[in-house]
Amino acid sequence: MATVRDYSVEHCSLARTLEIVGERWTLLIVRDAFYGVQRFADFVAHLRIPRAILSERLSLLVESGVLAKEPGPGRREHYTLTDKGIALWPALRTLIAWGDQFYAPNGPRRYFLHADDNGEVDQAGTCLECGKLLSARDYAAVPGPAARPPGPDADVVTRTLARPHRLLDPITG
Amino acid sequence: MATVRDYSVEHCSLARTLEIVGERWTLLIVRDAFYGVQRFADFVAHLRIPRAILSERLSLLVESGVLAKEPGPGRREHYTLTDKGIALWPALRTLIAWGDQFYAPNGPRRYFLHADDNGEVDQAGTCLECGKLLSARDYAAVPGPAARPPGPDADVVTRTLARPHRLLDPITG
DNA sequence: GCAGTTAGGTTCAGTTTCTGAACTTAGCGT
DNA sequence: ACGCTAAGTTCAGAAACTGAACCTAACTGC
Repeated sequence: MATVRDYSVEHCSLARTLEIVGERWTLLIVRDAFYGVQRFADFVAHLRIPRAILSERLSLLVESGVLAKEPGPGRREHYTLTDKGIALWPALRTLIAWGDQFYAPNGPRRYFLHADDNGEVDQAGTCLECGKLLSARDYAAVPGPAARPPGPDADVVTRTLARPHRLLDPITG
Repeated sequence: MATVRDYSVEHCSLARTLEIVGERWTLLIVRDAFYGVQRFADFVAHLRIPRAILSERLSLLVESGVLAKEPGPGRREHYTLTDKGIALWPALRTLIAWGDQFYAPNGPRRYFLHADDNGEVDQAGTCLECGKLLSARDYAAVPGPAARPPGPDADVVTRTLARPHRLLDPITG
């Protein structure tokens, strides 16, 4: 276990990337980490991912330097994105944008805007309002037209994201 | 078969995207399609992917509108990217860029430059040489510093990519 | 027009991976 | 010490992947 899956295809950079983040669930975990999810139980509750899989994926992500595992009080360790993990934001954003383009007829359920001025951000990561070049921490996830109000028994993450939330701001369960 | 895997996680656009292109091999197939691979046998030879998997993934990609299956002479059908498929280029490019950044200490094995003037291209897709905003068809895949010369028994795709090759230009086996 | 070749699959048995539920373990508050 | 909680581990059944062998519909050469 904890071995990385191997596309023997003469290692191009895409195969390398997919060996790290290409397995089922992995990119969703990373996305949740951008939302600010840090704790095991919160990943489980939000993604409804089997605990065994989450455990294995988190280990792989830590091992490959995308996440860091930091001890908390007691067993409450938390997982946070490293710089290498944060560097995945452009890739995540373009994948999300493709889904928005083709699978969100009523508009996206979530916008990613410049947290400071609510400006839209172009593909290069430049805020159309203020012209600044943004990094992941400058974005806010904001409910879009297709967002649905969270049910009464929704998990913390869903409830937190029902209102604008700056990326990488910890969501505490 | 041909059912799409389901992340029941309240369908955000990333989950939707991953349901289409998130399975093992799928993005490598799409990348090869950008290189100009169109035929079943060429995908098999270049990716060394099991034929059963390739068959299933191609069906899924056609079904979801990323590829189109076009009849050729006899059984030589070819698969080509649709506009929806071509729209995946920015996502593919950012994923490749991440791999280049962290897993290519001696430089990438492949650059993606503006085919007309060999200019580098920024994250937004603007050529730094001529300033034009490029689409996938304007790029050329060019061997980088870490490229290795193809062996004598290399497949057509590897041999074709050993010299600059414009994206989406068909590679004929 | 028939035999051989080629391309694009399908089938199948063995292996790996995923899933969901139940169980374990370590620290914390009282 | 007692139970609670958070973070895993274990396990059996289901699904997906793998590699090799097989199949079949066009073409090709004769």
